[in-house]
Amino acid sequence: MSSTEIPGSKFVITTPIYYVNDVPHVGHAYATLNADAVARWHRLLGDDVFFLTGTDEHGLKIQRAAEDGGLEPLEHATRTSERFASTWKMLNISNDDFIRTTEPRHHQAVQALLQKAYDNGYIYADTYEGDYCVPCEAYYVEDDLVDGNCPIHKRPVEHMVEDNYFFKLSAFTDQLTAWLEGSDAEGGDTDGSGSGRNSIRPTGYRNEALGIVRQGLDDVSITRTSISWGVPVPWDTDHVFYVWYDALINYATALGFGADEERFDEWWPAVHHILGKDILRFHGVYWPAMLMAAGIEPLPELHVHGFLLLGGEKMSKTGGLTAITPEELVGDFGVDGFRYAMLRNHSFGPDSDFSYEGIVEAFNTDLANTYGNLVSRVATVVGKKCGGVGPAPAADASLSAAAATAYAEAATAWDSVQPSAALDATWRLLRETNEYLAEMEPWKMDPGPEVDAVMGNALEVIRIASIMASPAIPEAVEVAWKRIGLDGLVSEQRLPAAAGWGGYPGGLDVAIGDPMFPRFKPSA
RNA sequence: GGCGACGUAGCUCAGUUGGUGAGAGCGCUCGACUCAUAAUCGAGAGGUCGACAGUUCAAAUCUGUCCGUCGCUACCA
Repeated sequence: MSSTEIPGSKFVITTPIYYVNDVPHVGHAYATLNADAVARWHRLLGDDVFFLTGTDEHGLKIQRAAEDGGLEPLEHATRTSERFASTWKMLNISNDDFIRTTEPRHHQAVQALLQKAYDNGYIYADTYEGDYCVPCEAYYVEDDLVDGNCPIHKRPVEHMVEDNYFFKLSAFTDQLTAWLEGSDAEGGDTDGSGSGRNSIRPTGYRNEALGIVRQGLDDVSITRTSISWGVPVPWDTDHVFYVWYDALINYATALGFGADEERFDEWWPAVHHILGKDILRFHGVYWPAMLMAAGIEPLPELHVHGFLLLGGEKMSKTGGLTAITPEELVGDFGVDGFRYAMLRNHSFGPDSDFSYEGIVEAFNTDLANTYGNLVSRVATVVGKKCGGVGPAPAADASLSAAAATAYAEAATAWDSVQPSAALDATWRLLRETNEYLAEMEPWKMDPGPEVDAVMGNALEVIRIASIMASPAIPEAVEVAWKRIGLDGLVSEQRLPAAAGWGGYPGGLDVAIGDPMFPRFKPSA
């Protein structure tokens, strides 16, 4: 997002809607956690946030999977959809809505949006004939086939002839190029004056989308007659929309498209999509073109992340993606431990290595040793030297400058959807505080103003850093908040004011509690 | 095949528009401290920034070639 966001403004963030063909795994969790953390940060800024996630439930794959299991498609979809919903609940995901593409509101919105595109002349009827792979739900040309089989599934394709409706994607080449080139990157909206919304970030992915457009866009088939498990085409009910073109529209559905235009118009300009690089083509090319065809502006901002790798390979290829579940990791590290490790260990954008050891390291180093231990040692010293009452920070503390720097860096990072960088800045502040304590050695001082100033400063950092860390570890920071005697909730704090030095009032009871994050020792 | 990404200390990674002696965390060695969750703090060892060539007063940072790894190529984050 650009720096044009002003406090109190609308902010919409979405995850992809997950296909119910697959059960929730760490890859889904990764995308959803990033969106959640960004949503939480914007709530702290006082923005009016709408955070959307959900499930994608149509298509032949689902229809057949349901049949195989002896279920109705909706029943099958509901079961998996509920697993996603419960996984997000377990991970403390703060979504404001959970959309299912099988809901009436979505069917309505899909029909309304594509009817507009149809009315605008961007959808036409034609016949499609070709070799179709059912699991892929895609046609293949002969060159793509391997020994007559689908190159992905290694199984025979089925020859099919279909009357399809086509979307005139080719008509949007210039507009898409303009959108992609006109955004951000070098020399875009650098002054924050307003007009500049970015198209796709990080910019490498923007270039990739540009490359797709430059390679030439063919019109795409967007309907099927061979199946019934989908959204009916309003002007020709023998057809249903192909699952992707129905799925993308969920983002519009949830904001009231076709049902509550006032609400839609109010929220739509603030949309930010989180997505993985594998679906860049759909979000960075097809979706914007569909919006153009329906006359919807402006286009959303896209934030594209890479893959979690296992031993250098995509987790879904190694089988590692489903071998280790979010439930297991939460069992070992707690909700916040898992959340923190996922956000801290993987910079948003590039592919990055996922490992259990990496989670252990993030948990022990950052949560147990740096943050948790700081809270413990400060509480103990306040107990011994300040009678258990937390003093106010000193006005001229050296730490105040460090806190201001850390906040500025973290704010910038959160604003550009870089949770790992934001947490890095936050933890640097905590480490500086540990250094500060080692230097001041308050435990050697006699009770008095000097000790009070040192401990007040340390408490103040705990207060500020807890707010800054809250998008990642929302439960733990509330514990720390209460322990240092503060009222209310971290989530009720409003930035940037709450990050200002001097917010810890002093005179509060500081409690010595159990370690917040007991060091994790891998069981033998 | 086409398009793209990546290759920086043992490990995982940062390194805006090319410019002070190349960084962080972890791990390792040594030391300090003992308020704290065997934690914390300090010092140190360790890299010809994949290779080669080029542009430049100056390149990890730009260009080209090559090597290696990986991804996408109509639908698994």
